[in-house]
Amino acid sequence: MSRGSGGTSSVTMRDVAKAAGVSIATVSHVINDKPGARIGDDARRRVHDAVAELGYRPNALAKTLSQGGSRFIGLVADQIATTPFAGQIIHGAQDEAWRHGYVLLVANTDGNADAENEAIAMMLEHQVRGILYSSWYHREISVPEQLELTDTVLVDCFARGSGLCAVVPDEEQGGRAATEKLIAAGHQRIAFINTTTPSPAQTGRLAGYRAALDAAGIEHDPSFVLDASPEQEGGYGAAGRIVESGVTAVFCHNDRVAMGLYDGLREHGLRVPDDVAVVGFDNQEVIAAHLRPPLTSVALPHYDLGVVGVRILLGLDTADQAIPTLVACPVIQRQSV
Amino acid sequence: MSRGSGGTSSVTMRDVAKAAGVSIATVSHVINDKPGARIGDDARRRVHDAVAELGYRPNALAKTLSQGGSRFIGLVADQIATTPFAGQIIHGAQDEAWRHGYVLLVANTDGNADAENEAIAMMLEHQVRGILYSSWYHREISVPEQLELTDTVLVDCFARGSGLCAVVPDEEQGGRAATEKLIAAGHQRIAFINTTTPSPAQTGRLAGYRAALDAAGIEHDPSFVLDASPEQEGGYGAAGRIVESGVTAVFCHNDRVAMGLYDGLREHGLRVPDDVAVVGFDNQEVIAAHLRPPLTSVALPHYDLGVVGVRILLGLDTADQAIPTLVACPVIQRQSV
DNA sequence: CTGAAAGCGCTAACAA
DNA sequence: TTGTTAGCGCTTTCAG
Repeated sequence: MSRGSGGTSSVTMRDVAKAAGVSIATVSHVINDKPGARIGDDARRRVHDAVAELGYRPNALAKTLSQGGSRFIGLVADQIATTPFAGQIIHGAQDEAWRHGYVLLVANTDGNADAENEAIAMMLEHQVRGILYSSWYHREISVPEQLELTDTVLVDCFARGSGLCAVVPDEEQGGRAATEKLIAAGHQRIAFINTTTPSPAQTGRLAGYRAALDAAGIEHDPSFVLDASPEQEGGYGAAGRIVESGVTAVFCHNDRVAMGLYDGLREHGLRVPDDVAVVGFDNQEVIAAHLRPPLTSVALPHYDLGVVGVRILLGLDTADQAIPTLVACPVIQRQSV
Repeated sequence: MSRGSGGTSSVTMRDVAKAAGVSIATVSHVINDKPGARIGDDARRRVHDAVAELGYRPNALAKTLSQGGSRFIGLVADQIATTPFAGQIIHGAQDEAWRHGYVLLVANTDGNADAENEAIAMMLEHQVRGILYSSWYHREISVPEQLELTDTVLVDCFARGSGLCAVVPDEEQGGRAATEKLIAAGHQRIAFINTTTPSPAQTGRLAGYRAALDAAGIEHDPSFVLDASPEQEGGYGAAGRIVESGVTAVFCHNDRVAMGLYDGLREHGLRVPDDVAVVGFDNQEVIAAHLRPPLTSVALPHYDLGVVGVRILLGLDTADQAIPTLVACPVIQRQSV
């Protein structure tokens, strides 16, 4: 701790007014640089001096109370601890909110409905301008009722028919970009290890894979599309089938699968990227950047999801309530292709 | 968005009072269950009914204004995006804050001094009860001046002579626990791959390693302590030296090093844990849980750092200002030992 | 048991 | 150009 004034910064506008020998209204005017009010240079200077001397700091809460609308934006997240993903959403949301004079109120709910309701209630009581409701992975959710009580935008999740705007990653474009990267490197026999978990990622990335193949005039070989659990184990287990299939490149549903695949491939005596090129998805730094060779991967735009979420909430960007707003997933090039 | 009342929830205490046919003070009393005030059962019920019917929601900001101290705790973080670590600090801080009726105001500064000052200023203006100043990895920092203006506790960092309380992981205990785990498994020839980066982790974990050896009466072999860059590459590069040293177990400075070591060991034809046992540090889920075999690792208690930080800030726990409060690092057992 | 009134720190007309 | 005044929504004495 420290000298801690403990909260209320004690020195108020009235103190400043007194010290500067002006009225409290004048202080308000010069502090906020009110356009309408013309203040004498002299008074203005005295106020500034007093502010500096007293260490005056406006009370944002009081300001909010008298002005009406608050400067808070609530962000409720189901998971902020497990992965860096949610952290990036917070980061993006916070940066953008800040840029517009807003402050983030964060709540973690662990996916627990009670915590969620409590969190939303608390935000409502703090008069948030609106709420960003986020998930740490892209999926369809059902919206807590309370959310209807304020402006809400869904981040990295969506709820059909809820009438709420949603911002999600463009899985299809990402899958397509990954595949195109492989095609551009000269590959024609390209496998896709998809996840066994039903999700927008599952269908979207597959669609993107197919679209890229179509666009390049490459025939689909259904045996090139495998399913595996979306983890290291899945990728490792798929290695045998990959080798048999005779492909020269594989697009993995995510980086963890790619990591497992690396291991499996190595055991089969194959080298990346010489024998088989690999592209991952998620761009999990800790994995992708440090595998040998470093893994080319498609990044999920979590930071941007946060940014766009705030922009939509604030009405800075317009969004369709019927269909989620898509944010592009960029390819991060490393050495596995 | 939605039906969005857009912020001010419009229905106020006065409305409730009117609807219930009582005075505004009475409403306040029943809503807050004020002990001193005895309210007639009848009036009480009418108020509750009115609240329910009107969907009244107290305005936390107004309450704060009139009561004095606010219910905010500020958390300024240098990085919330890069790793899950900061996310866990936020999570722990949020849970504990919540438990005591506080709400977290989060700001990310990217280590940028301007952003930092702006963040702190904003928090001060919001009358935060205090500020948690956190780093995403354990280190000594210099404290921004502004922090002196309020109660502050340092989380996962410290500043000697600042007079501020700090909460950090107990690196030494962690290093010791890791080594003991290896000793308990019957190992005597135990290497430690330390980082080349000066830090509390570097000295603390080494001290713990030595302490464990001492306690077990195992002689130190200086050649068993290696240095490597704290990443996969470092661990991979150290494999050769490990093999030559003839140790049967190695404690790695972190999980990434262990991951690299796994690869190097495999290339030398050695298997984990049969030929050499490995323990990591950091317990980075995405790595540790999914290597083959899964890696036993020491966890950094980020969640608890957040919790304890809040407790100290709120005066629930007492802490020494001179020396950082240590939080234990638990061993997470998997299959690499 | 309940209500009237003052005040938290600030803003915003409206006077002067 | 500046000061007065009335709130913002709520808590809190202090009367009735």
